[in-house]
Amino acid sequence: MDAQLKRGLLDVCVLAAIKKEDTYGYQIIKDLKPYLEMSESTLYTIVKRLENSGMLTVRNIEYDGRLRKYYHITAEGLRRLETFRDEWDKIMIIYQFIAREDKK
Amino acid sequence: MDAQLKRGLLDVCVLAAIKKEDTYGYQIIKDLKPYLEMSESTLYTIVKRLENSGMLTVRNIEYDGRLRKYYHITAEGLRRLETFRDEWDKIMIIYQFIAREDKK
DNA sequence: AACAATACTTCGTGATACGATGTATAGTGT
DNA sequence: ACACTATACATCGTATCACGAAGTATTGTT
Repeated sequence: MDAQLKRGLLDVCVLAAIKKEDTYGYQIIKDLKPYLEMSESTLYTIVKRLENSGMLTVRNIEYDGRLRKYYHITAEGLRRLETFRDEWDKIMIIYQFIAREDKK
Repeated sequence: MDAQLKRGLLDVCVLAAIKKEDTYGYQIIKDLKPYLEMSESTLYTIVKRLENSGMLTVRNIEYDGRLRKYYHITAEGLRRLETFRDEWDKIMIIYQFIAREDKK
């Protein structure tokens, strides 16, 4: 998929993935795979950014000898998802403009 | 509008703007204004990039003492627009995922 | 005479996705 | 026993990119 087009979706995809239930990095990547693929380095930079901006909180959990960082969406994060939905109307209008068939 | 979300649309918006008829930079910005705003520096970097990748061709025209660079979309540019349309299905599926209401 | 509009250009910067690489453990195959 | 794959997170460097700022030059307006 087009790299630029992905950009605006990555953050919100991660938020949407943790919205249903608290989950961890590796799992998020697998859950999102059917929709869009992202590398580990990308995912971890994103969650770090989302944490810094208060969209999610992190909890360290020891699972089977391995560390897991469980992410939990905040009220701020939920608002971010709502904003995204609201903005989608504008996106669709732009899409209509791009995809229109001009009858000359 | 969200900066990241814009990114994937800018290139194709410019292509869509010149698709109907050959036009020039300043005019493109005005035509796109109802859909999305972009600065001149942004527009000119984009057309330069589109030119380098063979999506459009440029023609210098002297108009009323002022220089105008008219842009013309190429077959490659038209294909780019088709690809974008094709990719939109994937985008919509991702949107559905993000905007879905999870009934727990 | 000053300012806004038209029209294009160049420079520097900050944001960002991602490949490459690394650490560490558990499980599977041969 | 050894190799490999999967799980899980971390860090570094790089390339791409949008955009503000500032500049050049002409025409039209106040």
